[in-house]
Amino acid sequence: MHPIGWDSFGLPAENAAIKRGADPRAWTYENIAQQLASMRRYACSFDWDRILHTSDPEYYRWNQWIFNRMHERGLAYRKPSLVNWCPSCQTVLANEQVVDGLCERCDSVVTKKKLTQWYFKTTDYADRLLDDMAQLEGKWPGKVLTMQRNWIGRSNGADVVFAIEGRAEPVTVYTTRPDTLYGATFFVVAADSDLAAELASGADEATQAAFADYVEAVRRVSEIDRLATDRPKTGVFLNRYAVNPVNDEQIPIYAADYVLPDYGHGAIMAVPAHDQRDLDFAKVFGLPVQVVVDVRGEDGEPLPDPGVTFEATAGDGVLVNSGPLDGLRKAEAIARIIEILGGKGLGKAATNYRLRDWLISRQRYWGTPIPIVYCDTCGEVRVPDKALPVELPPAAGLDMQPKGTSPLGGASDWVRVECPQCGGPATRDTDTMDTFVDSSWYFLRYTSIGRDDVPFDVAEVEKWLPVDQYVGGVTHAILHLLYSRFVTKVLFDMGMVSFTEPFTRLLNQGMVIMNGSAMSKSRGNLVRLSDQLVEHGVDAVRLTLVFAGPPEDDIDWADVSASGSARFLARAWRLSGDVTSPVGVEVSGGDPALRAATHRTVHEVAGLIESFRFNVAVARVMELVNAVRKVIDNPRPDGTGGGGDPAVREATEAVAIMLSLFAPYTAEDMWSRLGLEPCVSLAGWPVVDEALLVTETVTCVVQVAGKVRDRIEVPAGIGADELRELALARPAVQKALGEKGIRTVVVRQPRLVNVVPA
RNA sequence: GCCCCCGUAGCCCAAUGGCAGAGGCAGGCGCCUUAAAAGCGCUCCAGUGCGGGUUCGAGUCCCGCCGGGGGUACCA
Repeated sequence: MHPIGWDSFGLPAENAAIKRGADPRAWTYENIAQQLASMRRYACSFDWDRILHTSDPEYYRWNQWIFNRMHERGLAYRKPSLVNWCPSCQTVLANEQVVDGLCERCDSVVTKKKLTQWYFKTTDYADRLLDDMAQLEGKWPGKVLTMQRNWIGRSNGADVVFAIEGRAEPVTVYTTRPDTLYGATFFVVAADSDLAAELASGADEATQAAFADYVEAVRRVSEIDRLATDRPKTGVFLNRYAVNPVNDEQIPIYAADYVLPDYGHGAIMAVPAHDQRDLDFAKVFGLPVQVVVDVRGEDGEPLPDPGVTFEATAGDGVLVNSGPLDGLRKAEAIARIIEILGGKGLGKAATNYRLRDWLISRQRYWGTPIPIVYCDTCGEVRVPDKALPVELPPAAGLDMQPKGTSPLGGASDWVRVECPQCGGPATRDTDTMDTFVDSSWYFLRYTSIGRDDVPFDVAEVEKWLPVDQYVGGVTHAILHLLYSRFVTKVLFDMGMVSFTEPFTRLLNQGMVIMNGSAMSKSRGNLVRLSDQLVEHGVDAVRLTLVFAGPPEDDIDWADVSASGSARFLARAWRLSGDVTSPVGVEVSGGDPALRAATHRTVHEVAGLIESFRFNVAVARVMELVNAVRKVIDNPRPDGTGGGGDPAVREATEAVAIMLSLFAPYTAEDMWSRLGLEPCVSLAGWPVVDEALLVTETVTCVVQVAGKVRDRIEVPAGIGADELRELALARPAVQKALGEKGIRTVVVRQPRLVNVVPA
């Protein structure tokens, strides 16, 4: 199955439509029609009966259906949170869509906004998303696996409970280094957390004012600046104290922006001696540095005091100044302190993740409506499955300009509905779903195009999936691939699919670039493939793309030659006109060398194609074409060779079949000129005669001290002893050895002998 | 800063630890042609980024550099 579809909802389509004053729907489908025509020109062999567009109501109703299932399971929920906001797109973004502090789509600087939004609970699946990657090891690019692992960012440590002076409730912090608890000299809460605000409100007026100023300053810092690690540490003392649970020491509480509100508990114990960030902060505020781990350098000498050097010692070592932990190494100390704290109810082992829940609401028009209505009496109510799809209202009459709230809010007739539960007045959710929801399960839908009773036929999915070979750009290393893996696992838990990973093997294909950089309209370095097509033909362009290099590499169009490809195709094509033997001629009498070359090539090319080494496969076919040409042009007196040699027909037919994968038009024409029918694409792969793969004699290289001194033609099945004797008897070997004796002789029959002199 | 990948001929790229070159592009010479193009034939071109190590033998494995690309970076 080789289906094709359009992930046709989303911002690019909507923004382009707004720019042109067009209806996003009309604009999108016109573009799809153009792209489809273009794909057909390129002779893409998709299964044109399995097409889908994610912006079709027949498709997106099932997004809503999946949303409902998530909602039933508590995997879709709303919460107020500080979210990523793109001021240009005027919508929220998922964490994954913020790249270096910039909007993934438009490169605007992302800001923060407190909003109540819909989330999918990806964090519930963090462990499985991480651990199931074992199935993908060796089948996905290691790079992608590493990126996903880092993104999920699991860390092991402990929760530790600190009492707060003047506050009834203690505060829990997460740390990966509970062993350094005795070295905690201050306490930091995230400046933009509720906890910080509360702690500040209990302080004196001057502190409150200072805190308010600081929070305001933090808000103004853009996401880009906040991410700069070399930024000096800032913060404000809250004039409050926490109590270290192991020694009852009072430590001052600061609010700072280097602690994040939504990781761990939004508060930390600061151990400046053994954490560089804490040390940087301590330096700015003149806070004490207490060494509790004796960390040694490579030379075994103790590393210098961090309090002096301001270089934190973060490594392993023996605990000191730490009461019951003294003398233990890091790992032992961690286990021991967790035990001690656990006994007092003041701490326990804990795991944390960098991964956040998936924010799926978007304040935009061109997407899947969220199937929820809000009722004054019933609250948040799911639109029943039988009432799906909740179709998008027509764009006509709506204000499509991004303004921070969904354009759907303007469709008053659409917004006002009856509550599905009580029949009372209710309003629809006016946000639409992130388009990554659309693409997170589309591969399942391909098995069941046209079904209007289920999102997909479970039996068909069982038959076809998981996807054997997925191909996509590395740009989706985290986004699409993580979301698809998540949704697949949810569907697995629902009993709808029997596998936990959607894509068995993954290939990251490269891009076509020009003169070293990505092509772009603004740079004006666009290679117009349509022009190339007119100039050299579809087959030549296709062949150029596969021959240029390994598929995962970028292709610099400046480095390759479509005219060279065209020339090769013409050379191959001419062979078919030079074959004079009839269809079905008995090949056994043909030129044996050419026959061997043909079968060897067919055999090798098959393996190369299966391992995606198309560039090498093409080179092998070129080689064979050259060999056939030689035989055709050199008829021999004994009647072999020339266009009438049956081996020439056999080879040329094989060339046509092999080329049909890359250059279908040329191959079909060759096939027809060879008198064959109906067409090469139905011909099937040539059967390899194993007997022709074995060669009778091979060239054995004879080395003396690793240097090639001679070559011998030997039978392929020659024995080691016989070959050794043969090699040692060679005059060239004797000459190279001279007076020296022989230390040892390495024999790798039948191809190599290496004589090692004494 | 940390992690990963890659450095082979003028260029793109091949080479289960075993003859560094399969294929192509570009260049040169020749044949064909009235001429040119196309085609055909021949040919030039590197010792594999640098320095060590392992091995009978290293482009390939290991260590350290240099260069290029990518990922990631206050996640406690």
